[in-house]
Parts: sequence; C-alpha cells; structure tokens
Amino acid sequence: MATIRDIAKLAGVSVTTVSRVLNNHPYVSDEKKEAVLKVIEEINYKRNIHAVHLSRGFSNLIGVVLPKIDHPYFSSIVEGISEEAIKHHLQLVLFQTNYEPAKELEALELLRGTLLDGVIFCSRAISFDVLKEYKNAGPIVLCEDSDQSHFPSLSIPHEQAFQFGLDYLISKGHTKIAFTLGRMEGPNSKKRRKAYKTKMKELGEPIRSEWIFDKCLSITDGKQLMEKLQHLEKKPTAFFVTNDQVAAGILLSAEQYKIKIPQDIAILSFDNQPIADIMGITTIEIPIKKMGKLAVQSIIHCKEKREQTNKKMTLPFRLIERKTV
Amino acid sequence: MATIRDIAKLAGVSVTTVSRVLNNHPYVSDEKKEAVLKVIEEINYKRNIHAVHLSRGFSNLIGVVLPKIDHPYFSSIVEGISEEAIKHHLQLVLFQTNYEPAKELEALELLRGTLLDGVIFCSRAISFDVLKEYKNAGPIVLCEDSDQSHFPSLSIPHEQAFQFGLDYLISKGHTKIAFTLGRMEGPNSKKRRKAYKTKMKELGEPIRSEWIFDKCLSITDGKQLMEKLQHLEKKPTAFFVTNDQVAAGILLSAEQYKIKIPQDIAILSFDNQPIADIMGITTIEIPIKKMGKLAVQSIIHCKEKREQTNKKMTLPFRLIERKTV
DNA sequence: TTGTATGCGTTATCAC
DNA sequence: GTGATAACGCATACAA
Repeated sequence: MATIRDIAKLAGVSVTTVSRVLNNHPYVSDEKKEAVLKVIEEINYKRNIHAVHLSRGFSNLIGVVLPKIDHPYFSSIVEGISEEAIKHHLQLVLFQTNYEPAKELEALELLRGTLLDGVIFCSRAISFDVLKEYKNAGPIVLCEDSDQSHFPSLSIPHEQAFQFGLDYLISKGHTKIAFTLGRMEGPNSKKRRKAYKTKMKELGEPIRSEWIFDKCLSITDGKQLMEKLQHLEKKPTAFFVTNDQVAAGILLSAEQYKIKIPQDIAILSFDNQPIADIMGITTIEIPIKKMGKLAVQSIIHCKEKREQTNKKMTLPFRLIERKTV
Repeated sequence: MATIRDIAKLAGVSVTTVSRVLNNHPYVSDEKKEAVLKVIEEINYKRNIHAVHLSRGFSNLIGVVLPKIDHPYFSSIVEGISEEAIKHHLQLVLFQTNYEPAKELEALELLRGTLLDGVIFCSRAISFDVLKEYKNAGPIVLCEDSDQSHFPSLSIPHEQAFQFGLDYLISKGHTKIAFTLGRMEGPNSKKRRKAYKTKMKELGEPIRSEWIFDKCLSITDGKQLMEKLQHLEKKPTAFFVTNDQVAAGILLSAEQYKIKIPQDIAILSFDNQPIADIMGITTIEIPIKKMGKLAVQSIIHCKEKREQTNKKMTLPFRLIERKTV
C-alpha cells in the first residue's frame, strides 16, 4: 500500500505538503497541490484511516447501544440518529445487546479505548454504578427518563405522560384500567408504574398486580395479551399499553375473542408509529426520531466543548385521538 | 493517557512483555505477568484501539449498507448480521443511504481506507461498474439475486420464487394478477418482473402496465394501493405484493372499501415477518435473518482466505399458506 | 509557502 | 522467556 511518503517522493514534495493537500489546508501553492493530486490519482492512493485516527486521537465513530434493532421503536431512534450523524460526518457503530450487560460494556470499553467518540444508550441494562466508572471515558448520552445527574439524558416525561394518558382514559369514563410495560425494571417503566400508583390512589382504586403485564413489546405480545385477558376474573375496561405494536396486536386479535374496541375495552398506547395511524390507534406520541437527533447533538456538544454535561432534556409528548378510546 | 511504555516502566519489564500479557501470548513468566496485570489494574489502563488497528492492519469492523434501517426487512437482516457478528467479535458500522450513491461510496472508501474489514450491501443503488473498482479494496458481499460474477451474492432465487407464487395463484383460479415492487430497478425486482412476463405469456394474458406498481414497501404504501385500485378500469383478482407490510396495508384498508379478502381479491406476499402470521397473510418466506448470518460468514471467509470469492449463494424459499389467497 | 523531525500507541521481528 | 527496536501511516510543531 502506498503511503504519503511515496506520494511525496513521486510528486517531489514533502510529506507535510501531501498531508496539507489531503486535508485541504491553506498555504500550498497551486502547482504543488496539483502535482500531489496528480500522483494521488495516478496510483489510486487512499489514506489509511487507522493512522489518521491514531494521529488525530479521535475517530468520528459513535456507538449506538440498543437491545434489539428489529423493533420499530429502536429502528426509529437509529433512523433519527443516523440522519443527524450523516450531517456531522459521524459513522454509527451498532451494539445489539439483548440487554446483556457484557455487550453494553463492550461499547463502553471501546469508548475508553478511544475507538468511539461517544456512546448513545437507546436503552440499557447495566447499573448506574457501573456506568459511572466510564464517566471520563467520553461523551455518553442516555435516551431515558433519568433522575441521575451524571449523564445527559433525553426523554419525554414518562410519569407526566402516563398520568396524562390515565386522565384521558378517566375522562372517558374508565376507572378499571390495566396496563403493560416493556421492561418492568427499565427507568421509563418505573415512572409509568409510579404514575399509575398515584392515580389509582386518587381514584380510590386498588392496584391489581394481575392487571400489570410485563415484557409486552411486540405485536405478538399484544395478541397474547388478549388470550390472558380471557382468564382474568375481574376485567378492566381500558388498556394502557407499552407501544403501538402491542395495541396493534390487541386490535388484530380482538375479533376472534368477540371483543369490540373501544366499546368492550379501550386501548391507549405510546409512540405514534405509522401503524397507529393506519389502524386508528389512539396513542401518545413520542418524538422518537427527534430523540435520536438530539442525542447526536448532545454527543457533539460534549466533544466540542470537551466537557461532560449532565443536562436532562425533556421532550414534549402529545395525545393523538383516534378510534380506540 | 497511559501507554504500554508507562506500564512497562512501572512493572519493571519491557513493552514487549506488556504487549504479550495484553494479548495472552505464551512465554511470559507468571510473576512478570502478574506484575504487569497489577499495574494495569492500578492505573486503570486501557489500550488505544487506533494504535492496535494501525499496527495490526485490520479493525474487526464491518460496514452494513442499507437504504433505511426503519423497515422490517432491513432491520431483520441487520439483526441476523448482528447475531453472527457478535460470535466473531466483529462490530457493525451502519450506513443508512436512502439509496444515495454517495453514501454507499462512503462505505466503500472506508473499506479501501482499511477502516472496514468488509462491507455487506443489504441493497444498493450504485452500478456494478462503480462497485467493481472496489473489488480489491476488501471483502464485499451482496444480498441480492445477482447475475454478476465479481462478488459473492446471497438471495432466494427471485425469478423462481415469483413464478412459484404465480403458479400458486393460478392454481387457485387466478389469471388476472397485479403485482407490486419495492424498487423497479432493483435486481430482485427485475427478476420478479421477468418471471411475471414469462408466466403471463404462458397464460396468454396481456401485460398491463397499470397493474404493476412501483415503490411499494410499507404498510402505508399498501393502504394507498387500495385507493389506486378503485380507479382501475379493469380490476385484478389477485395481488402479488412486495412484502408483508404492503399486504398488511391492503388488509387494513380493505374493509373501508368493502373489499373482502380473499373473495374479492387474493393477496400473496413475500417475507413471512411476524405480522404475516398475526394477520394470517399467505406469504412466501424469505430466510432474511439467515441471509444476514451467511453474509457475515462470507466476509469472514474472504478475510481468512485472503481471497475474494464470487460464489452465488441461493437460499430456499417456501410458501406459507394462510388466509389471504 | 515548504520541509524536517517527531509523536501517536501498539505489534512484530529478531537477537539474546 | 525477555527485551531493544523497527515498523504501521499520518499529522503537526517548529524551523527555514
């Protein structure tokens, strides 16, 4: 492989000049520049990017940590991240973790090893205590409704949003409200649970553990939910679910159980993905792609200012009324 | 940042010994190894990965090129790629291109610049002529039904599969068959079109250009298709569509047009994503995740043998009969 | 405006 | 077993 030294020799200039041409630096005479460009063209030279990175000390690579790319929520975030990353000439390194802490650590180690200029956690399984050890490794941003003050975070206010959703259901006459979560111990789910507890107390309704369903994320989960619903002694009149996929699963299997929506049971979900529009699902919109965009901007900000911020950024949500409540 | 030289000094050994410990090489006495490990632990040393890459000459990074991550087909491929990549300690660098050739070239340039050890094209917009210029840049694999003999490729036989699907529709009494494509000029679509032409000729049916719909990829596209169908003078009795999303869109909007499926119009699609199961869509299964897996294996094979293969790999498809035909 | 010399942090070679 | 030392290829102070 040819190096800038070869170019320099062939063009009759110094390596510095070659490097200047390569990086569009000023102070290169047009003739030398041309000579260099000509040689580069001739021998089809390409820079060794590892050498560039080593020399520069950074890479323009950022890590994106998520449990599963094959889920609309996460692929939407990545889409948002990607669109913004392109603008800033950043490349994305994907870490599909299945919530295995070891995989998440891999990203953090690569951040510390300076392969990555930053890491975006779309979701996480590792604890804060572990995460904190990487505070100085480089920019880290969390896409979650976070209470900590060590890392910047990005989310809708899940507690408020969930309360808002409950109020809406209540305003439609529901008090018997069941709900589903994606991952009981996830930070966002915790907020949602808290909101539920508060509101049920206000209403004087008991908290029925059998009305709280964990690990509901996909269409299939929604479908299975309808099966489970059959075996419930006391039946809720409304279901506040994790996301539009779960809602879609419910809608798609409602018919076979002869359940009418919203007459027999109302469905309210989160996200507002295209499927919600198409199936007429009433949902609370989360600006998912915007989250991705802001996450990238946060990383860039940290990189440029060379400081870790810990700003908690709250995004707006809004109710999209359609036909399931 | 501490370097191996610092470690060496502190542990009273040479940099070579430190490097050996770091890479689990043999021929290091237990005492020295321990001393090194102790220092590493103490000062919380981490390797600079750029330096490792520069020195080694490769990176364990592979590029994944796709138009849009936010589509089930592509996120499924990436899921398959990711699962296999993890096994081989490979990291994925994502290139979301929107079919812009410049973005695809970026991946190829990084391959040539040795940042990437290989590139997987889940789909592509650039021409073969351009692609061929990167033949020696490193391993490249194409997830498409390809006729070229320069790069390894990976796909179901789209022509056969489409013919098979048409035969199935014909066996159910259909001869008035319309179809949709994702991207008319894509290699897979070309095969499908060819199969259609052949089969219609056999049947003595005319090719109606108004029965061929391009750019149909999403649920929304499927929904819009039903709208377009209304304005058709001659109506088909069957629709052979790009993928399960399009089929789902059709199903979800059929009711509002008072169209019964499969009585009024039969729907056959490709992929067999979860939504096909849930909505009872008859579909031709494509082993998408397996494609991703094999793509990674192909890259690894090229890397290890240090040779570009050009093997065309054909994956099996199968019909999943459900309720839409 | 140009060039020399050095640093970036690691791995590989080869002699001991 | 161990350790100098030379790559690896580029960027950049500093000198000219």
